[in-house]
Amino acid sequence: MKAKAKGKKQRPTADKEAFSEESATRKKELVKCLRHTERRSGGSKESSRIAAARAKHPWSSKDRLLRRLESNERERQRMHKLNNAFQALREVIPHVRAENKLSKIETLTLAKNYIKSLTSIILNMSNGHFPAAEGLGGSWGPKLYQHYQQQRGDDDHEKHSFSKNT
DNA sequence: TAGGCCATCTGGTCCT
DNA sequence: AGGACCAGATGGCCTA
Repeated sequence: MKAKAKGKKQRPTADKEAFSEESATRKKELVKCLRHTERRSGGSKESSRIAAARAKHPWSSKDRLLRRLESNERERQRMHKLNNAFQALREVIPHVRAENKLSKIETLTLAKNYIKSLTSIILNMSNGHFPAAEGLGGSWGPKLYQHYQQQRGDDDHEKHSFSKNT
């Protein structure tokens, strides 16, 4: 695998500092995506599908465009949140290449292995009795689940306070 | 230059 | 009805 140096595609994001520049860039993006749409709707099968979609939502082209842009923005935000979650995961799983960013697939694979390792360590320490590993039954299960939920709650709180601060 | 990884756009589907 | 989620397509950047 390779390390991703900086300078990746710097697409406009929800970054507030670059807001004025952003709208100009957005227009370029729009032109680009309209071309993209034209390309996509080139095939007859594709155009009939799009025609059906438009019949379902009979908005004016201006309205449609506006909704599309809003939808794109939401999708971008959603993907940013997903990427933040990946970053948070990278930070908690131990790995050797500290200076190089792990790819998403590497992150997921390492996380899975890490969880398995921790589980087996706990199993060893508890003489093979780890009810939670067999489901949420037994005495450990509810406690672990409670702890996990607590962690989730903390994460949510952090996330919200973060979005407020930014 | 090929291939991997990624961000973004887009339309469909599901959920609230 | 509208937003969230998803998967496919596309194109840019980077490394071997």
